[in-house]
Amino acid sequence: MRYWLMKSEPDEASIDHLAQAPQQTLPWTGVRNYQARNFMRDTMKIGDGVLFYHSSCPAPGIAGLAEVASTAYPDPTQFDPQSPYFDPKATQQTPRWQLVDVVFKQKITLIPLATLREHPALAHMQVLAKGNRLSITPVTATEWRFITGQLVSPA
DNA sequence: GCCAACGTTGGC
DNA sequence: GCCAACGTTGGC
Repeated sequence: MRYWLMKSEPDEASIDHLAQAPQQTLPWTGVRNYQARNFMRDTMKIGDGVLFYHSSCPAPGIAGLAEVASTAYPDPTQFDPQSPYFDPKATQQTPRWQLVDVVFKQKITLIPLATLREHPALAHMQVLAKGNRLSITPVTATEWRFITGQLVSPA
């Protein structure tokens, strides 16, 4: 059982979109970074905890809780010429990009990025590291317990 | 819109 | 394999 922080631009896929999706589940499309892909492909397991983070928006921060809901499978958008995530170098036989499904657990009162930075217990969170741009980062069990125990309140 | 930081590409 | 140039991320 591991824990993750997954960034999403709320314009594209917010915690509300996830809550309203069929089965409250969405495929995590569009990851085009090898490190993030490898986390999904090699390390994620069904049931892993997910901090759902809103990025590139007026109020960045953790907006909800979710769970990994599938093992990895090829991201269909890589094959779709109409998709912004189309990858001409990917083929059905040799896909490049993988994704997992994510299922909604809970919407919470936004924990702003600035609040995360305030807490010494979270000083080493990978997502807070200077220059971090990874859209999927591991969260330690200690960080998870601190956040869900001390910072989470229902929306 | 700015810009720091990072990942990827491609020439050599 | 090196590394400069370029594109992207993401907070502010």
